Amino acid sequence: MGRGKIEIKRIENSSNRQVTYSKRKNGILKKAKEITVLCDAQVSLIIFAASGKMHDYISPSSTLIDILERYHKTSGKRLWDAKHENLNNEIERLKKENDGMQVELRHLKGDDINSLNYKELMNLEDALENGLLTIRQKQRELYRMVKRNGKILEEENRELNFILQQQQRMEGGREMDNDHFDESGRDFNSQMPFSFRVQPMQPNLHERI
Amino acid sequence: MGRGKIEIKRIENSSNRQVTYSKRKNGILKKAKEITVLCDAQVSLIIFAASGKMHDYISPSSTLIDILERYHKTSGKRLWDAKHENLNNEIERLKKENDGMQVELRHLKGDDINSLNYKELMNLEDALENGLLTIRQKQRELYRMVKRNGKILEEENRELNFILQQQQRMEGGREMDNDHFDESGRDFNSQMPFSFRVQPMQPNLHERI
DNA sequence: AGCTATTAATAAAC
DNA sequence: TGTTTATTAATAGCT
Repeated sequence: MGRGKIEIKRIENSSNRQVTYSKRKNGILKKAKEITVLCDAQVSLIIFAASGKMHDYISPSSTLIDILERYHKTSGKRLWDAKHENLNNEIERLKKENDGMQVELRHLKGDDINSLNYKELMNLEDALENGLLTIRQKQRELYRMVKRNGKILEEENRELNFILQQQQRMEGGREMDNDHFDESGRDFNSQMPFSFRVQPMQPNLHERI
Repeated sequence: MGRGKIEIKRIENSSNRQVTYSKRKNGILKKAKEITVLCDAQVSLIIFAASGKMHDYISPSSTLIDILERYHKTSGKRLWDAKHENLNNEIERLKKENDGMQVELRHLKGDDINSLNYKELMNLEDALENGLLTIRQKQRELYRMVKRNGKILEEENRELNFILQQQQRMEGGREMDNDHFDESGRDFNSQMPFSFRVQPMQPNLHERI
């Protein structure tokens, strides 16, 4: 029904396909409305374009849920039962996983260990010792970082004091403009050994102390 | 599109209505199939006649459940009942609980502790030390039980040897019947101090060693 | 159920 | 995306 007959097979030309989709989608929606009115029918029509866009029509005398309920009763086909079962299975799985971890956690904290045999106790001990080792190592590492940070701050302080002294000395002698001040700062840096220069603080270190 | 134009309003003549329903229903189903093939669309079409008879078409590349799922996501409209939602909430809750415990477990085992601050590391250390203490205490307890069990077995052995010796001595003198043997056993028990009598072994102890 | 006059839908072109 | 138009497809009323 157009300028030419077309075969019912996928339209290869993408833009033609899109145009045809749009027209026919409107056509079907119209037909669905018409049969609803003309014949007291109840229609649920959901169309997804390949693009993902959705269009739907549900007869106004009803709701999609009602129609699906009737569909369920009439066809006997399971709709949400299957989904339902899946959800229940998922819950069971998660609960088991939960219980297992809970037991493991309690064991690691020394609770509920009466039922464990000697070998299991030894394994637990090993795990705990390992954890302790790693954590104490991390603590030492953090401590070193804190200490280093302290040193850096100390040096920074010393430098700032030095600059301040110089500035005060100069201000005592004559009025100073910004250019002179900046140069004196540069001079200071170039005179100091590298390790004494102001270093950027360890980023984010403050969050972890 | 027929011998005469018709208004789009309920067809009052019942048999006409039924005929029209049948014809248009076929028409819509055909259109649904066509748009599916022509345009890569996904269609779910469910039609109920006033009589209750149902007809449906679902694009073969999909299932009704899939389409409803997409409908749910796209439109945001709730299809699943409250129960369904409760299940989903339960799953979310369990997943969160799971994740939390998983993190805690990993921390206790010394994994993924880079993000922890000093206080958290100290707490972890305390927990691990506590666990270790409790577990080592339990190990000592078990060891003591094993040792005590050994002692009991030793004593049991001694008693049995004693009985055996008595029996052999009697057999060396004369033929003996069961009554005499039983009496001699009782005699032995009544002569021994209470703590030396055969005690039942620690129940289930063997399973825990 | 078929038939067919007629209307409705739509493919191609703009 | 919207309109137009030639053509095909759907179908209302009849048998």
